[in-house]
Amino acid sequence: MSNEKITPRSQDFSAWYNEVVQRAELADYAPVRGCMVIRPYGYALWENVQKALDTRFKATGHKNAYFPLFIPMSFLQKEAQHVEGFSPELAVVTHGGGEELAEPLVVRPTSETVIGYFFKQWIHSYRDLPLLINQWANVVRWELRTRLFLRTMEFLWQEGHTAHATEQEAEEETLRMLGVYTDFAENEAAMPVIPGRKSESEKFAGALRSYTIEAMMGDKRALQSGTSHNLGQNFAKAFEIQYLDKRNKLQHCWTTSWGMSTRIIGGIIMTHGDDHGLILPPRLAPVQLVIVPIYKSDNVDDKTKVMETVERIKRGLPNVRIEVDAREELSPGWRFNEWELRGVPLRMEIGPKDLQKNQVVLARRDTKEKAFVPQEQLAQKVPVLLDEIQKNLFERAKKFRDENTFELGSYDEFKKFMEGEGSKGFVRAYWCGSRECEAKIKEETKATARCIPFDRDNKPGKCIHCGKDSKEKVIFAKAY
RNA sequence: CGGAGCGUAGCGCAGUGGAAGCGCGCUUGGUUUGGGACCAAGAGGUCGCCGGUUCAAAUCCGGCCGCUCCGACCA
Repeated sequence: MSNEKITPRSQDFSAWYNEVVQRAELADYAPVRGCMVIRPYGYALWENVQKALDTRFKATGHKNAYFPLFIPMSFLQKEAQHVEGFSPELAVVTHGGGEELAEPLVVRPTSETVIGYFFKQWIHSYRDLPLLINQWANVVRWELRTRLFLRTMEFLWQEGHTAHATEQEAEEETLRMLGVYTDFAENEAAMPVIPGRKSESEKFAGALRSYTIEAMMGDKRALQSGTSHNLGQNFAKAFEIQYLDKRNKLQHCWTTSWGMSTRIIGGIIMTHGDDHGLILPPRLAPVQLVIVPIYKSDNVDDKTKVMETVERIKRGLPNVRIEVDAREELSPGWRFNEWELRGVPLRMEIGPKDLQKNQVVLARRDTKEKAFVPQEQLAQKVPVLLDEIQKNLFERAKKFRDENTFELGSYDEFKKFMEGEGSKGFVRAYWCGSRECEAKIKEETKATARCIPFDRDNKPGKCIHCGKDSKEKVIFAKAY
């Protein structure tokens, strides 16, 4: 581990991100280009993400299952838009057991097709509906430009797949799960997000409508943090997912799919981190409180007393994820810096001086404030502080986003705003809805229509690009 | 996949044709410990890979691979 300071965010956000990911031991580069190793600390974070999401999926009636990694190429080809959208990024297996395969196998880029195949077999009657399935899996998309967590060729995610009797039920499900993502992002990851609908050109390949939650990162770029799709009857028709309704009439189902991936970890890093490194939201942090005992190792008396107190404090906080860093070969200062780099929300320092006063030092990672706290108050105070940190992270990220979201009067202003390498933030602007205007804006400014937010005034206006009447206000931004 | 930059010890780097180095980290011993401690002795390298030029290549030439950034494409 290098002793050097990390690159400041303001100097080079990308370099900062890469250094934080590796030095906080979240992930490493794999020998294969574009792939990554998720290290134990990063994986523990992912496991907490999984727990928080999985609980919500179960609470909304979904059941977990697992579908195969390999999908026959012909499955992908059954839905025209789907194959068109995904074919450039498919990994295809052509050989197995030393023989060329009769039909190439696709390594799943997503599982709509193979799950559709099974939905056809499992659904016969309206009584089988709704069918609510989720799977936790890895998927592969052949990416040309990769970044740890944000875009890797293989990534971990969950993909929900559901089938419904009516369009309305499918739409409700699609929005319900977007709501789950919003709730997760804001209340667990402390990431304020803008839920909304994707434009036609940004929607999922094969979907009727796509919804997204968009978040603003520390460099003011947008990150698509979760998506939910109403697939209409496209996949139901391609895979003949049909049911007999109450009047004994054969109907195609309406299906949905929705996903959140390890990319969210990148989002957490880029939303909260600072020049000292990572800052993890307490609810997801693998370690919520790190205790750094301080003593001279040759003073056995001090050492014993400090460690006894540490153990007692630990026992008094059974619901807090605690790590005790008693490495004697490292100075306290070194350990402070290390756990700050790794984003632990709360640090406790405890040494001989504290023992005399029956206190400890508590240091918050988010504000860097230090305070003396009587030991008998810890059981009450630590959970409160963790909640406060959780809340503060959300509030300050929200403030940052709102302060960097603008409404601009003219396209000239818009163009000027988007000029240059970096991003200056989000722009809320009217857009007529045409593919041409969207493409032009992208071409001329590098900004894309991130989403059409649900939360918007419905006053009509004029398209920022062509000036035509428009009802829809859109978030434009440069995105990851 | 196009443009640019970079590949030398775990990390950061120096080394422009003639003995592979520095700082940090690592190991051992000792002294230390409230914001990245100190002393001493050690370990650690096919200089990204392959080929070429040369008496001699980390260094020059060609090809390839990887990483980073910028574009085109995407969770």
